[in-house]
Amino acid sequence: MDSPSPPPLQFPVNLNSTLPHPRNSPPPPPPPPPAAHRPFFDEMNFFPSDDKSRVLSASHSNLTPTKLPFNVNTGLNLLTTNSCSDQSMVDDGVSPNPEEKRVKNERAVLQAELERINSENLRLKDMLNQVTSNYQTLQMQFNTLIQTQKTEDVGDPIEENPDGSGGGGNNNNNNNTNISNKLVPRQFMDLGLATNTENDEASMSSSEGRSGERSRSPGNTGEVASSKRQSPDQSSNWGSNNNNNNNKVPKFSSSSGKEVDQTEATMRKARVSVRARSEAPMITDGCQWRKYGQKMAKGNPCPRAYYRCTMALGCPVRKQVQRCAEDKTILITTYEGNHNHPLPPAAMAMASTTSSAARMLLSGSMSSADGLMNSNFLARTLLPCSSSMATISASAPFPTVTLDLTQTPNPLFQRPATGHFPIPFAAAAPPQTFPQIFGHALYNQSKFSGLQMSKDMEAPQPPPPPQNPFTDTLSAAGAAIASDPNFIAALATAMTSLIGGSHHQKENGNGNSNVDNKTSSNSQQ
DNA sequence: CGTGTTTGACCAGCGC
DNA sequence: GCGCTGGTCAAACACG
Repeated sequence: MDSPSPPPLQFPVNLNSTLPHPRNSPPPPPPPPPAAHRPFFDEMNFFPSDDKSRVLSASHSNLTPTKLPFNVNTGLNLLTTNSCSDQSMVDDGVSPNPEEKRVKNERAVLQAELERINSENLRLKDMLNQVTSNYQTLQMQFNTLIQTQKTEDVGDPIEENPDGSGGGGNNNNNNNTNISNKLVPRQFMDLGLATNTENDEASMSSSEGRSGERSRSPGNTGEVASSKRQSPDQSSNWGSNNNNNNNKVPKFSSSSGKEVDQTEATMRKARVSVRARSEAPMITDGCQWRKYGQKMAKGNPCPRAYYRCTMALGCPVRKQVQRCAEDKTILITTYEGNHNHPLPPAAMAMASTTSSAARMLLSGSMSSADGLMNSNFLARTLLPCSSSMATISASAPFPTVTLDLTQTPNPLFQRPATGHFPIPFAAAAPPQTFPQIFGHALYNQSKFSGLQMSKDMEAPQPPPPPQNPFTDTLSAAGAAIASDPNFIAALATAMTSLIGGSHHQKENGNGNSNVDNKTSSNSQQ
């Protein structure tokens, strides 16, 4: 059953930049970043918060370095303005009036300061240019790689499928029911565009907003039902990534006219799983969760807890928390859905990370008519590495990205089960790489706490991936790359908080609201 | 008393 | 059609 897992395709993601410029880009988030949690940003946060948006937009549009320094100069201009009368200082070298002399001294000081700032400004400009050129280089490489993959994948759609049994249905179509050994490809293809999640939220909030309302009507079942079908193995994906997958993909018959609907439903189902070592019942993610269920999952002695976000009424985000069967110190938290409300800074990092990952998954899949290709694209874009910290689950009925934070210290835990493609945040890779993978989502993300999905209907957002061809995804990814510093920052923060959180959660009470504490205290078992 | 958790029951999809 | 499983509901319960 278990098809031999394909060689891990890995996303080299390096949180420790190897670029010439060690400094990371300024943090993105609208709200002032909690410096305490973001050591990464502090270093290079030269720009005021509102400048960041400019940085972002600049990066979206071919990142013109010249625009950035502009902001820096603003300050200088102010100084310059002040020293407009400097000439007078030069004019007469001596002033009989002590007061005047003092003023001149001050001016001299200011001028010196001005020069210093100017030079720094130049230095920053240089840095920016260098970063920009690096970015462009990477983007070119990325595009080249993509094109290469594209050609390859088109010719070899199901190459990932070891047993080839499913080869027949090489597209999304047909693969649905028979997916036992089919891998990633299929999964991706059925995914909808992340950016559209709006639909989900709308539907979910209406149907699930209040528990009482949960409709059992067919209409709703469509949505819910689609999520329901998880093969037993899937539990492994959620909980203990164990293995094998006989994945049964929920009915994604793309061949029918319902394709779109199902796609939407699937979109919602994109999941991001975070594995982290923690003795606490839950990892700190800054959100408020309410536990609505707990079950024993097959293949794992540890119960799986179900939580839904309670930070806003009708927020469709849910998460499952379960300890890894093989190593109970590992806590596996799987997120699903996108928040429909602003998030507190504390929640931003994780939310951004997960939603970005999910949306990247979705957008990647959607952007191409041939999901298989996309899957391969995603999988293969990852360069082979040794350690896997993130995986794209091919086995799960729903596309799942797994961020494995347990391997930071020592990579020993489960290699992604069959069907998982490891996405290592290899230290050797440039930081841009990760964003390339997950960046697409970022594009919209900045608009709302990083999680808010765009209301497509109301706001015609730039990248409507759903309809975009593959190339659009690429360009979107490119754009994302430009803005990726945010993503990196968010990711780094998330990881930092996670890693740190695993050690401190007990004291922190998860850093969440009391709800979390309560939840944690009771949720397990 | 309000809020959140627990837990048994229910539902739906899939395999046999 | 039955059984299994994942996911969710909702009444009962616990807690502050």
